[in-house]
Amino acid sequence: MQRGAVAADRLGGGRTVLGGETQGEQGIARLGLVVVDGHAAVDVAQVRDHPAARRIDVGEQTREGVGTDRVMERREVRPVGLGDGGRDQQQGRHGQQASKFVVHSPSMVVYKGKFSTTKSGRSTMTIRCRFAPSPTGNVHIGNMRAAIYNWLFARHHGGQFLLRVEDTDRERSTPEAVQTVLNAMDWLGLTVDEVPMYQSTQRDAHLAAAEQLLTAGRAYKLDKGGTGKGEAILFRMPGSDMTYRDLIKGDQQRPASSPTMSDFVIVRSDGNPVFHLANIVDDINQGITHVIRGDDHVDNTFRHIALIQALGAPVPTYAHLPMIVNQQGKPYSKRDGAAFVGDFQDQGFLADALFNYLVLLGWSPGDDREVLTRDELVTLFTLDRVQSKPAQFDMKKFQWMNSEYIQRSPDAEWSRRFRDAFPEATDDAYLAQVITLMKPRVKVWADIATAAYFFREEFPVDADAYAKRLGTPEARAQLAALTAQYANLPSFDATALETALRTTAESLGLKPADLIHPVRLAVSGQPGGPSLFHLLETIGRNRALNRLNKAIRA
RNA sequence: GCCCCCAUCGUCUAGAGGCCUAGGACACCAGGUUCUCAUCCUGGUAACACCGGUUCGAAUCCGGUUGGGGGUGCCA
Repeated sequence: MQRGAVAADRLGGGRTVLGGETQGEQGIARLGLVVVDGHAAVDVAQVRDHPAARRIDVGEQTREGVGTDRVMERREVRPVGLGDGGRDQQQGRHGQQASKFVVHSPSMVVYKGKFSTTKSGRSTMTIRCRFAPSPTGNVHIGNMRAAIYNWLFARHHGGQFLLRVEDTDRERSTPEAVQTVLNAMDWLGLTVDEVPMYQSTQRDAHLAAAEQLLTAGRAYKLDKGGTGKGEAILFRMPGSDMTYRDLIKGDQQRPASSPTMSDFVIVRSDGNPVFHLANIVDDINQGITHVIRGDDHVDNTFRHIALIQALGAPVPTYAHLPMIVNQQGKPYSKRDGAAFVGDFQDQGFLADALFNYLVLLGWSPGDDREVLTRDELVTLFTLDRVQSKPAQFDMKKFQWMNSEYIQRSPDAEWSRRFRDAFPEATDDAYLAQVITLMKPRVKVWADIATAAYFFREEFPVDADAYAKRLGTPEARAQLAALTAQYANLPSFDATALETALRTTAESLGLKPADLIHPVRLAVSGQPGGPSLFHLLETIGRNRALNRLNKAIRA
């Protein structure tokens, strides 16, 4: 038995990942297994993405020991392609040494597995992901979710997250449109690890790749469709069946006869490179190891892999995300509501809330947690838990998520928001009291505006409610009786205010509520709001009496 | 048309053959707390698309049906 570093991570649901590097004569191997409630079970899906043991593939597998109370699984596991993206690491190429591991979990369950080792000691592959938006002036939430998943994946694995601006459409790719992308990423805290690449600067590289393919006989010139526009350059597909493993959608395959496997244009007759060519050349040059993008690219992936192979470059790993849809199951668009990152920003939603919600739209940590910090998301995020079906954007749930983040905002943020809304708020102690009263009533920051009566004599008045509670001479007379009591209170505090109101109500033959509502309207103009007596105490005797007297005279 | 993918409460999801009488969250409904609104607490309605097969046992595996979605450009 060999020894090596072992890391344990709790996955939730009673599962723990044990993973680690194991050093043997042949080099370093990685393994991983999952212990469920003390029972060992190799869990390829969970382990594949685990930093301690990625890219593990299943060989033969057996299941045994289905007992009445215990389930034990034993599978043979073969790590594939450690350190090189998996492309050129074929079994048998490096020394493969079968070894056995015996792991003693608390209940003495034994796992035995075979694994091969890589020859090189340099077995850590640095993961490099990218977000490659085409700047159109808006950033759709579906695209942003893809960016978020890329970012999380990179951060989870300690890799790099890059930005590539696919700005070859000169019409739409204005500086402003590019800035919109940058702003959206900045707002959401999607930090990048290298200076952004602008695709328009890579034209020479794209065309050079086309030349290389032409020279190698993998591309040819043709006036496709006999348009008379001249000759375009077409890529010659391999003519054999293709398969690839998608980290989200699983194994994908196309027979050579499939329509997606036919030759396609890579350079237009006007000399401009087509998306497919530009995209993969840039991916190669940026050293992208993992491509995480929308699932409208699944079919393109076969073309991209063929192109990359024809250029002799390593093929990245792919993961395709389903799209975000509306209530009709159609792609979520502007007409379905806020669809662009800027919309959410403009409407005062919190970036962290949108980030959290978007992550949860099609992914879950596997347990019941939903409100998660950035750090927790980085730790928990794995692609194998990403749903492979479209998800509907639920504004109600997002609003709930946003309110959760508002309630958790630090005191300083609350103060800042109030000061922005009310420059009159200069007294820190007073502001703190107001915030205490208003906090549970703020669902979106804009709700702060309803607290105007704490700071100004000019505040919105609900005319209907006012007329209902203070529209009659009797009501104003009753209010006057109470006001007289309030004017003489030794201490203008909540307890005294409440006692005085209740005794006054009793002496007038009224229920407390019959006085409470008119007072509230008189001092705040609103039918609802914080505890009335605390509200009165906070605004103080002078302001309270002034407003009450004004209401009485009206 | 052809190629491909998907299918659990209204919505987001948990679920990897027995822990499922299917769990959580949002939404909704009903109670409670309360001076109103909000918060908060308690409870409730609500789903394995359908039909077959495999198995002692299926939400889970297989096949088919239906339904949805994506792709099918000298767009990206």
